[in-house]
Amino acid sequence: MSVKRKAPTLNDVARQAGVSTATVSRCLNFPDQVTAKTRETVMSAVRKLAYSPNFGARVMAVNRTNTIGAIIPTMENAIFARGLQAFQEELRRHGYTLLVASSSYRADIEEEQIRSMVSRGADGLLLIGHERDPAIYRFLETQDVPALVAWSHDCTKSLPSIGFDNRKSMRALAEKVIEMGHRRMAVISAAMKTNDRASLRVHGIRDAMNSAGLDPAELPIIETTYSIDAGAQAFDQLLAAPVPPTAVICGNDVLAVGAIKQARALGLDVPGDVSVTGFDDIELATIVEPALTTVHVPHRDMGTRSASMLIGLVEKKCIGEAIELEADVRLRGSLAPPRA
Amino acid sequence: MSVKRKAPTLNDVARQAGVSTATVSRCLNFPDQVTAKTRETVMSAVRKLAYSPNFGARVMAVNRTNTIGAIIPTMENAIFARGLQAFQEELRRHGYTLLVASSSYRADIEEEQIRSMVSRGADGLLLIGHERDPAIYRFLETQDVPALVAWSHDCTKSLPSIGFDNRKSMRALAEKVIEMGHRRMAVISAAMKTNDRASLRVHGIRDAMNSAGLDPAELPIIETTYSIDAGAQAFDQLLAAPVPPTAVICGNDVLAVGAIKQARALGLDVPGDVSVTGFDDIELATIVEPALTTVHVPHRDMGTRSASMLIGLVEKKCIGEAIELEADVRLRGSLAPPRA
DNA sequence: TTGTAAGCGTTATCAA
DNA sequence: TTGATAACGCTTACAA
Repeated sequence: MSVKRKAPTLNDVARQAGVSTATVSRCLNFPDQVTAKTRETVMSAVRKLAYSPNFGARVMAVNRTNTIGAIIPTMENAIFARGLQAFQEELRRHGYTLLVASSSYRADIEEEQIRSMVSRGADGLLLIGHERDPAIYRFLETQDVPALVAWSHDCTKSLPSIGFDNRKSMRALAEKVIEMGHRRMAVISAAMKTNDRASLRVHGIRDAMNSAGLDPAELPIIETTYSIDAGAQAFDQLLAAPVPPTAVICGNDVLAVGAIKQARALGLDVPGDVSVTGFDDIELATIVEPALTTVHVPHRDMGTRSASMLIGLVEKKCIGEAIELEADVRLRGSLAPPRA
Repeated sequence: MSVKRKAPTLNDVARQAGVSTATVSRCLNFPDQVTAKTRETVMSAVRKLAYSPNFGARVMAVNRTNTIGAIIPTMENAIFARGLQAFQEELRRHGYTLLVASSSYRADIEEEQIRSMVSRGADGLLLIGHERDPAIYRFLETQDVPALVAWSHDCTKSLPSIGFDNRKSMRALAEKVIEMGHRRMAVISAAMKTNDRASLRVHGIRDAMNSAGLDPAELPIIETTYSIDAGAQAFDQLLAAPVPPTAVICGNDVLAVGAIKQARALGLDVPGDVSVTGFDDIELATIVEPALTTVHVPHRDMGTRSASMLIGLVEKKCIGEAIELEADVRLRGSLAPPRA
């Protein structure tokens, strides 16, 4: 029987206060356009009725929500947490509210969520990575909702973005690995079809191999989901090869931690028996033993600057550009030269 | 200067398709109330214009959003991540969308976000912990927006809730610690004033001390923020005491990991020189060396059941009750008897 | 099956 | 300073 008791409206407040709805509205939005006396009457009516404005109605009237939507692939691990936190803080400073949705790395869910956010009147959108159906970009275009891509820098794409060059950074890391003397490497990556960060990182590894005279075709790659367990399982599989790798390069820290965990379970010493590297430099990286050699991503900086830029786009105060941040290699205990 | 190009409306679609807005609306919401032919015309117009319904307008018309809001204290660490993921999955299964906001453990921000979510038409709200200004509960009451409290069970509160008894669980853990022979314990907790989970957990420790004939007044407690660094710092401080504790009980796993990290830095052996315990049993707990003795919280179960119950409340298909889940102690390497 | 038109709760323009 | 009133874009009786 769903007896939805109606919440008080502007009208109720107006009646209660003996003024017009216009006055109440002004009182709420531009308090100084109203006499102190009326203001008091109105405010006490507001309190008495516990009035709360209807967002939908306001949006319809002003066509502006002061809301930014962010759609991230996952909340389950910390990959995006710190950056998002900084993003939110900066938005708040500018009077914007952040709404977050997570797509579980699924393109269909992400698309649904993009539409949902737009439909809900998000003034702008933060998206992760460039890879998605072009139709969705056209959609955003038509809806005139600016979107900013983060966590990835790619100057060939037209969308404004702020991130680092996944390929270049991973290449730098792979070069270190090779420099140390490793020749038999293997990779644990996220699915590369749908995740441009993942595929760019693998490309970076191949780049490094090429310029070191190694054959990228011989690089074993396991694609899996981003989870510690998945990383552990993949590691197990790689090490079971007839000629196991001396270094396992992981697509991110979560996978790398899984790899280290599994190494421990197999009684292997890291980095004595096998080196392991990650990507992201999340908190986990320095907690695990040995600490992870990884690529440090400027999470907070990226979050803060994404917020400023997106706000600029929303308020048409700046044009979208592709900004590249530096992501540098952090050498830690998990990487060492292979045993002679 | 801010030339906000208008997004296409139902009207535009109707005109494009040569039908009335009512028909378009029906076509979108009840496709089978419309001839196949009209449906096609309309749909192609929809596609052509890249039409996306205006959520605010729809909400105003039907007074229902199929949206659930969740306000969590933090996204920075994994405490709520897994539970929230399960929560979201269950909501999706029932056709609801989840919107998340994070309050950074600040009551004022949380209140702002509650109002914002309500204002945006959230059909129901998921909140963490019972402790907040009673006014906000009255507000939710007036607005007729059901709220469910999770991560905490307290049958003295009237609000529907689904969680575990923080006090009882922590008491069980503290009893284990005492059983092992520890007499000099210390606590690292989150701020207890504003966080009922934190204060209940400390109460649990005191309960255990009382029934073991120890004086709770002698228990050193450091209150700090939930972060690894904060945990490390607090640990440092505790161990600097003239008579340092043999066991440090932490309010959650994140603090405990910080403690272990700092122990390592101080050259102390865990659990040889000092035992450390956590609470939550997040992934981190089994990654750190030694693995954390902690209280296992049924994250996913809690998330899933919260979703069902909240949907039930929203659809007035069930009444709110306070459900208690079990959170049990997991003994791992970080806890051992004190040195003789 | 389709169209007409009222109403949802705001804001903003214009008069008073 | 205040009050009428017309939008805003959608759903849904009710009529055709």
